[in-house]
Amino acid sequence: MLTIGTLAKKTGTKVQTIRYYEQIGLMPEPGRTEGGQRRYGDAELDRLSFIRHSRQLGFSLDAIRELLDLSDHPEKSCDEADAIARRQLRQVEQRMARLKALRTELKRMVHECSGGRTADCRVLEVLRDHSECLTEHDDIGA
Amino acid sequence: MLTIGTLAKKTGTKVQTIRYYEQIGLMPEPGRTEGGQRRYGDAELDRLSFIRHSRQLGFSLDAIRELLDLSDHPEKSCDEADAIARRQLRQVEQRMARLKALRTELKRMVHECSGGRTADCRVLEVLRDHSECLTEHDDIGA
DNA sequence: GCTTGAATCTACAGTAGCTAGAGGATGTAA
DNA sequence: TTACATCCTCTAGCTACTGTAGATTCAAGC
Repeated sequence: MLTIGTLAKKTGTKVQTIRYYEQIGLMPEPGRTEGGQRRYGDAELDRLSFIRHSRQLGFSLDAIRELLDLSDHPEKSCDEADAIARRQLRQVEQRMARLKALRTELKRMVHECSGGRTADCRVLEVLRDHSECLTEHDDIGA
Repeated sequence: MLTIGTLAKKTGTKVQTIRYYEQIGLMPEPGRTEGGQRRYGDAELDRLSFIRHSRQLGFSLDAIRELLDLSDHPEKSCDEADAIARRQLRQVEQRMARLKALRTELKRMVHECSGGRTADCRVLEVLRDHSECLTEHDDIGA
């Protein structure tokens, strides 16, 4: 039986985060000691590892909820899990493309900085001037 | 004189967002009509454009605050603005490297999916198994 | 001058995914 | 038994917005 702290260490999660996952129903309510402290078993360790690994791959908590549900029903078709993963892959690729454009513009800004007074600063000038900008108007999203 | 709605359209910002920027002190309190509606001039248009462009490049509101401050003092040295931009560039590069690793793993997951039952699903299996994972334990950050 | 309808106002709540702190109870080793 | 790390609940805070409710204002058309 693991305390919440041990579980936290084993999975690289903060204690608060585990309680948060319980609160939103992503982790089940565990057993308790007489004094009311949580005690976890291997099933919970596996589940939390799954969650954390998925988070590291950028899946949203909602997506993880779906994946966990699929994982709980081995007789279901694999298609859904595959679709979720593909969606995630598309998102990652979109973000990469976006970051690439940002990097280009940032590099341009930085390399052209003369090192003088801010009055002549290329960094600020580029930020002021939208016209030679590659990025679109909407969807700032991280 | 521009209404808040016109300013919003011109800069690709939501009206609420402009009011939010005012609330946190990023935009100045504008003049008002007798009835209490906000009216903006060109200075505000420029400032908001600067903010939005910076946001599109991924700068945090705090960083933008610094940049605006520098921009307001043309006699200051350019070094600081350059440092902020370089910091941002580093962040973008880190994120890209991270996304690249994620993409690799996601691709592996997706390509190996057999299309059968979830019991044999590679996607779920990979998420369950942390051992062959490239990503580190901490810093999930977007 | 009057009406209509779009735009604006304030204030507050909600989003994701946690994180931090207060103030008190519990568990365990010496 | 005592010390002290860890645990408990509850609440508030973070970033950067977004959405809603209900009331008011503005500008155009008649």
